[in-house]
Amino acid sequence: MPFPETEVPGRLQAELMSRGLRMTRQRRTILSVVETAKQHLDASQILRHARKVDPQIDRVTVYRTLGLLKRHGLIDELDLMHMQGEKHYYERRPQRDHIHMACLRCGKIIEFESDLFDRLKGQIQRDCHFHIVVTRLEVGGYCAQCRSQSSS
Amino acid sequence: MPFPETEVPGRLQAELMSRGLRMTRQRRTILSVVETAKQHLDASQILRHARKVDPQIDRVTVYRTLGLLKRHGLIDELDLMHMQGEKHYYERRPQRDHIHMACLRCGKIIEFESDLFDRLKGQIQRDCHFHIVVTRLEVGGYCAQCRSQSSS
DNA sequence: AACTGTCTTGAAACTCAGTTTCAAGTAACA
DNA sequence: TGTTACTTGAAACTGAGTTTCAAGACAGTT
Repeated sequence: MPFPETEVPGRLQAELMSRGLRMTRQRRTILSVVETAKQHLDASQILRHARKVDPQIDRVTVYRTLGLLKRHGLIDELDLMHMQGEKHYYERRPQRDHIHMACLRCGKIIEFESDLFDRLKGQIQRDCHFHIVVTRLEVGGYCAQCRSQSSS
Repeated sequence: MPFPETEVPGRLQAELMSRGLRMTRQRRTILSVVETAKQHLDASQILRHARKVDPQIDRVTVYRTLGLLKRHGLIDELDLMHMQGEKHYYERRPQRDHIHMACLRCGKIIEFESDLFDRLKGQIQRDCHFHIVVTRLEVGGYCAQCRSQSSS
């Protein structure tokens, strides 16, 4: 992910173990794939990466592990404006929420943190008496490069 | 939808026709279902409603018409935090964007307009030189009622 | 009002992401 | 080392959405 990774590797594993969850070879592999990903991966990409380490790992195990991480709030599920099919993408839950911008022309994903976004979440909690567990702000449009290019 | 509908019925149809698109019996039916919906409907619910008027209408026609409306920016597609399966929900594109809050306990969907949200979009366009076409802000959490109830 | 070209429809078959089931395997604890 | 409950893999399944293509129909023209 574009944002600097200040977290120690193995953080997801430590989190799951501190919650009393069983640590298997397959889970360790999948967690490390998610943790070291350089971009947003979908389930089948995570499977592919995991199989480089452990070739007989199955896709159900990937789905089950992603479900586990989601339920524990350790990863976030993204749609990225469903630009190609209906698959979901995953990223480790960041310290601070950010916005995902998807360029409808080149497909690039830009991440953006904003005080206004933090304040908006505060307003929602206060004005609506709504306890926020997870937020997802996705924006589709055209990035600076694509705007300045006339064609191709 | 909770927000007051100040638009005239038939607006979607007029919009499509003004764009030179062919108006068929099936499209008219589907447009009126979307336009008069009292809550967010998914494709199969739209099909069910449309079949009350035109029993031999097919689900592919619903999907194709929803695709058409999306491409023309006349409706927005929502995930509503994928609370039940991976289906999508639709609503006529409003004059002013709003936030969808989904209660993870009772399933209620709350809509909320906010100046801060409008300002955030302005900031994104300015600071990131990103031309926004569509936004989707979905929030999952617990609504006021569910928070105040201790159980069930 | 009939003609005609193009767009739209319906039905079936298909794709793809994700889930369920259940027997076999294994982590963690005694 | 043994036990037990949890996890895994493989196959079958589900459900949303798409593709294909022949038949149908909208809308402009004569």
